[in-house]
Amino acid sequence: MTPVLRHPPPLKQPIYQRARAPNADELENIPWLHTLDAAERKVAVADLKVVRIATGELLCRVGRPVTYWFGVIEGFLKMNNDSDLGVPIIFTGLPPGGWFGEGTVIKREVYRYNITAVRKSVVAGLSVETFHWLLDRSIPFNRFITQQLNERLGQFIAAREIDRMSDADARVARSLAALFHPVLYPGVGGLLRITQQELGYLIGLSRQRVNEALNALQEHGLIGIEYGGVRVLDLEGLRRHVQRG
DNA sequence: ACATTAAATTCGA
DNA sequence: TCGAATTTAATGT
Repeated sequence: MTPVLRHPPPLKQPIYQRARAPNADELENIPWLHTLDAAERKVAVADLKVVRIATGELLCRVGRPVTYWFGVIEGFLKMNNDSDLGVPIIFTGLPPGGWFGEGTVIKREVYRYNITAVRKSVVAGLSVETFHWLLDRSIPFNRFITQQLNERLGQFIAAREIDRMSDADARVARSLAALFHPVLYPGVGGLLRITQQELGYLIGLSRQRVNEALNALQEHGLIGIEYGGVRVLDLEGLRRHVQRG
């Protein structure tokens, strides 16, 4: 039976044409902004652009020149680098508060990842010029970036470990812990808005198996399952959760 | 795969 | 603009 294809997505206005200035609420959700002094913040705010991204829409593609440093304000994005080889090599979720691409922005290279919205999201962008301007003068900003890079390194190492684990419950637990990482993703705060379907996609398990694993983790009192999301009750416990009882 | 339930959207005043 | 009705999405098994 030939699969029924969904309608092709309507031709979208390019993302940069849909960008607008951020509102106060959105600025609230940009963690590094609060570390800047008044003058720097003014420059940053003037440069920041915000755009709504529909589910499945591509924010940036491998190989395109870098124009912005991006951060998630709302929603959920995924990052992968599977453009030319069939298998995704790294596959990370980006919850609100997560900023990414600093590595490539610093080197003024081309993007090395595809970033797509797992559901409709609001994304902020800071231009490369302003990024470097801040990098050249603000120590708190540099501190944020350094921390970001360091944490990302830890994420990559953790991702390799998770990939090697055979126990599905443990994989789900560790992946949740990674998504909740408070330093890298300060915006999540207790409740992770992600469906079990999305988690399955992210972790590489069926939705059914994710559901089982989540229920097991709930039994252990590590998380609470909610409609359309997961509440993390014991982040340390999740991180340490290695095998089923 | 299917049944159940929550949320989002539509519609009529 | 309110809320009931309908549709869509998420969950649990």
